[in-house]
Amino acid sequence: MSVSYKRSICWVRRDLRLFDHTALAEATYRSHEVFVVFVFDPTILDLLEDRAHLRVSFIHRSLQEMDRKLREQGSRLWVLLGNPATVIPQFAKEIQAEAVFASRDYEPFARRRDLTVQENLKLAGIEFLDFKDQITFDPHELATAEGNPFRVFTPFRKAWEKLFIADRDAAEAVSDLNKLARDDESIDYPMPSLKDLGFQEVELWLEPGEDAGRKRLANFASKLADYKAKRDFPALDQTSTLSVDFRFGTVSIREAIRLTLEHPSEGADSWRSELIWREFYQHILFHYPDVVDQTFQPQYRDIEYPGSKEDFEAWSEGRTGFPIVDAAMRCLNATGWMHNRLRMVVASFLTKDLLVDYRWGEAYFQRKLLDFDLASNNGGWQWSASTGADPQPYFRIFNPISQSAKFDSEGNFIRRWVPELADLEAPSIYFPALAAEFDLLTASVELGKTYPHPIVDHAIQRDRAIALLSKKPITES
DNA sequence: AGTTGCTTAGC
DNA sequence: CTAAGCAAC
Repeated sequence: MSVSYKRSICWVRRDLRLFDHTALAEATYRSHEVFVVFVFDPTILDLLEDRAHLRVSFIHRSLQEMDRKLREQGSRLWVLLGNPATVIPQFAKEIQAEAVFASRDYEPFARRRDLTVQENLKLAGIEFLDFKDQITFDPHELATAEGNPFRVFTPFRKAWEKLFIADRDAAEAVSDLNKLARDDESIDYPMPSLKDLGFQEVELWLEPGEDAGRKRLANFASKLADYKAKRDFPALDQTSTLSVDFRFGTVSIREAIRLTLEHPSEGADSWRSELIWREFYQHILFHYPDVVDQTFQPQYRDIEYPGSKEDFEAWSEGRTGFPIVDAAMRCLNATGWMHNRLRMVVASFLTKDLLVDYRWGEAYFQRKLLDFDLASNNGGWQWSASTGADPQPYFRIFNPISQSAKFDSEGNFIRRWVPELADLEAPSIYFPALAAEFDLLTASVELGKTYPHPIVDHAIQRDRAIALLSKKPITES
């Protein structure tokens, strides 16, 4: 029988939902009264340059929904402003809470923050309990036969599946909503507006909040069977777009895993494998937090990337002269989202064609992506740069033109985001620089005027990339 | 989660 | 001459 607390706090962070929430379920079972609390941390907010920030808007609107749903239960959400290391213990003392419940976070910054919060709570005799919520297995639950962390994806996935079949570890966490604290005017912390926080409301291309997220999941169920066959074609819009919900916890990862079991198919297996990639990178980040600043593979740590600021800017603004790259970057800039196939294409282009340090691209995605997640973003970029855990081999370089032909054969995705090329037919639209003069003329494309000349020669840059990355001996202590 | 260039089979 | 197969990057 677990300890019972009179009052406790469920501190939500990147788990912005009420359904299937492990920490909330645990809190309501082990306490008589639970206060659901969120903290806006100015030290994080101040780092964000863009005051019309997608993720801040998403969080804020998701919190408003949580507050509304909690009020339907006679409770509310308490939103604090300040350094969690100070305001969580302060609030806990104010309401005389005996414990703080939270979902475990695996990012280095979050781990340090939670340790400090835990220490400060301890000084006041308050417990801090964190629970596995955002991944299926915690980093210590999966290890190689030698007891080391997995560094290669396929053995990781096999171990994950084996343990999953043994444990069926995706049960729904049910909360006892009767235990939610009554809305009490004497403990008033009004929800700050976006303006109070120094931000503007932003139009989001997808609806924030738990209800919208679970609707996305339900809609995706009908696409699951075809996922394997269709996922790679950006113009088809057949991916789940649930990365956003896993980032903010508006959908439970367990609910997603359960969906793949309820609708078994090759597509379901393929999508679950993508979810396991996500967990793989969470584990990598936990076990090797240095990947935040440096390459996972030690032989690439002192590489000097010759790429220029000018080329990086052309890439980021979508004017490289390679239509699939430009379409993808303009889509990112306009919506805060990019199809996974295109994330690989543009990352390969930046690191292998432009020979720019992958960290520049990683930082750019961090700024722009609505679904930005440190573990997945770093993992994806290091995969593309060939510097990561189980990376793309350095000699396996995407050709942006053949990627267009394979995955956007009609050119429809390009047409959607690079309207100045809309009248070009495939295959000319893959690479106008090599299109027949007549085709360009009839499509009113003037290279260097209406659409840029290619900023590099792929064949030459490919050789340079292989030369740059093959020099180093592959030795490890 | 690829691309390239060379070899060879088939017409 | 083209397509398919294969090794190397």
